[in-house]
Amino acid sequence: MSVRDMLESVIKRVTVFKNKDALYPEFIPPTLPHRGIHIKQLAEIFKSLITSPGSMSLRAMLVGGIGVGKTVTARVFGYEIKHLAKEQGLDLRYVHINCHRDRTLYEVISEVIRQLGIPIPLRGLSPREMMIALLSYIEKHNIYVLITLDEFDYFIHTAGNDAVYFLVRLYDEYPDVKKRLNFIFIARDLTALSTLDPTTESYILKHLIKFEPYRSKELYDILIQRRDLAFYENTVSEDIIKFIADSEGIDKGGEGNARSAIEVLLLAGEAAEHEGSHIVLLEHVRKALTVTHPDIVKVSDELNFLQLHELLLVKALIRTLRAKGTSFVRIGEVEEEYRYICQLYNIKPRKHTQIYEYVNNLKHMNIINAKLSGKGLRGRTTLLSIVAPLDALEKRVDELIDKRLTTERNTL
DNA sequence: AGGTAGACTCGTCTCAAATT
DNA sequence: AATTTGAGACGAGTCTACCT
Repeated sequence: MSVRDMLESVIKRVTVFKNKDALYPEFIPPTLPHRGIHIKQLAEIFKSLITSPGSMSLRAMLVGGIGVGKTVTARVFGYEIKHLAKEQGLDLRYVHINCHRDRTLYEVISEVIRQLGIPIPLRGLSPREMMIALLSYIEKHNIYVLITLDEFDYFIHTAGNDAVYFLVRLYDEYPDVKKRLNFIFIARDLTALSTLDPTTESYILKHLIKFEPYRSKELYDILIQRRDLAFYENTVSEDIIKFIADSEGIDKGGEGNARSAIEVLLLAGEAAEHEGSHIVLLEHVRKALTVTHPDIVKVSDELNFLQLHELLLVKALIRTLRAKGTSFVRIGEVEEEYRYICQLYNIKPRKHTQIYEYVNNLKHMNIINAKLSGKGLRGRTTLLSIVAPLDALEKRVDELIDKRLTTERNTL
């Protein structure tokens, strides 16, 4: 293949992406599925910012794990309230600071000033002096500011108690001045706060909003939204989205992390593109999952400890999954395939009860996923799936089956 | 450890009666 | 005539008790 050919093949390659940006972590979606209450709570806390601006300095604390929508909620809220204020003739600015990057008091304040575009020299002033300059500037120009301190834990750690105290109790010294700075703090958990002195802590915790990990149903809605934004129509089916949502949802054993769910969708799309496929297939998702969740690789280790019949069952599951091309297959189908495979190997198949035991075992070892059928299926059944890439897994399973069979013959 | 039988449970499916 | 509703059929795991 000539260089030219290679270039062409890359350029002309079919793409499934309409707008990849919608899958990057920085992307701010137009709406926030399942975060409505949090926005409402924020609105409740900050409403006097609009109704009686300057009467008090408002603060809220957002707490939750990774990828549960804290940052994006703050951003969207900031954007909206800024525009709402504007309609009221109020100059309210929103500033988002990532304390992971700016983790000292000096860095935070200068970043605030920079983002506001205020002409204050950033060098040669102490944080305190900068703050005073900032306050007098916004007083002069009648500006209000909502500052989000994202990853506040870092700030607490490196900047320490005094810095937090300074920020939080800023207005204590000047009770009569208009309160123009308002804060949203974002942290993963509240442990970092315990290093603060109790009064400062209670000051911050006045308004606490908790973010719970996403359930798979919620992730589904989020992923559908992103899919519609990022992919061409009919390139990613609902089944695919469901599969990702189920493997990441907190209620299905995942982490409830939307960020990684979206990343899986991105990587799956890239895998499809890489293979020149015009649609995203389950196999692409499985590949993506192994990249984002290296612990899946661990699964292949655990295979070593399985008994022969469990291996055969895994193989049966792999084959039915592949034959069906769906994310889940019914236990009955797998059992049938299992019996067929046993026949091939000339082994006596185990009966139903035992199969059921195996399935439970495999489930507990996290080698396969199992869930009870809900709506849409006649009767009650257990649906089985595998997260790991099928091809690689089957190869491994085959090896192990052969090994078991030979050792068994030798012992006989 | 593996198997059998049978009762149990749940949720969909079907179809017809009831309702609008 | 069209839609809604609900009882019972039915499918398919699940559980239990007991056997080999």
